[in-house]
Amino acid sequence: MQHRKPLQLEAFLPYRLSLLSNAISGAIAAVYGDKFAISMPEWRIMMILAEYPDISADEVCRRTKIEKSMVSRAVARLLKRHLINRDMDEKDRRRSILRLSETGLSVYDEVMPIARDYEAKLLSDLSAGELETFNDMIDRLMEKAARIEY
Amino acid sequence: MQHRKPLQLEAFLPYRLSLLSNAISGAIAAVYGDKFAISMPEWRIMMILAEYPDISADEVCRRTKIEKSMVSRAVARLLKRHLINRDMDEKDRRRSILRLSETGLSVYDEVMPIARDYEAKLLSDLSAGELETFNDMIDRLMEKAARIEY
DNA sequence: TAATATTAGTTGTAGATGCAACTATTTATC
DNA sequence: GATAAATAGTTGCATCTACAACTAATATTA
Repeated sequence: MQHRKPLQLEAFLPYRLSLLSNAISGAIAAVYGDKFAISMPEWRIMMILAEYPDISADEVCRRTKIEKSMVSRAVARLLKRHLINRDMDEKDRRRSILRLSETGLSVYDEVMPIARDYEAKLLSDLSAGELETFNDMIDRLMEKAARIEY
Repeated sequence: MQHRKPLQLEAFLPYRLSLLSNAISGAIAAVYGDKFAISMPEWRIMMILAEYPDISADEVCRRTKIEKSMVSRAVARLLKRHLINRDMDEKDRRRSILRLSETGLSVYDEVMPIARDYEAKLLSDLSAGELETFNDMIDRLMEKAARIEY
């Protein structure tokens, strides 16, 4: 029998979340992508380094959840464009110490307000309470998703 | 001045949604990926064809929001594995008519309950009202995201 | 009905992505 | 302290992805 009915794709939470996530991330990526030719992983690394200067690539991985080979290549690109600086840890010579360069900071300071503004516009129709509820549900679903085993 | 503070990556909605979406989609993708070596776009196409048999590749694009070259290649793979059938529209010979094959349906009928079950488990801690609120917010954010211009 | 535009689908290609293997260094164990 | 295990980071590679150019068929316009 063809034509399965319930749980259509359009009502399927994973699909809905994927669409929303892509729409939002894509809109912001268009800003830094068009203006500065920065990719999404590159931008996330810059955000983390703005918040936590002088951390290692490994800690960038942990904080961004970006896979280490991607971080390695993104760091290489950011270095080549002088958007970040890298020192080596004296005490552990495997370990790098990354931070935004002056240029990187200025790029960050130009892009970030736009990202912030986008987020603010996006959320402008939600009341403070609704936003809190929404964030809370995201946290709970994240927790739950991490626990479900198959 | 290094160390920018507010709106850390971890609190940034696009990032949070992206993590949640990847966690959920990834968990389900692991099911059909491991069991049947089906990719995410392939699975989404199968879901749409289960719901709407005998639609064209173009309509698959519209309904899944998957880019047409991906649909084309995914359809080719699904055809080669006999998971779907394709006829050509008599009235418009550019147009294909796609539907799940018997095998495709049986795969769908095996995977779908697991996906459903996963979704149910994921949402089991939310009350009916909370779920409705959550879905409503996703809809509103989708709408809003589509309207914001830059 | 001839010329043009639009639409459906395919294919070329460059770049992104993620796993696994690798090197170099440090830590743990005997 | 020598050997084994673990860790940080890089690189090879196969696959995925998306844009754009392309082919073929249909629709539109004159």
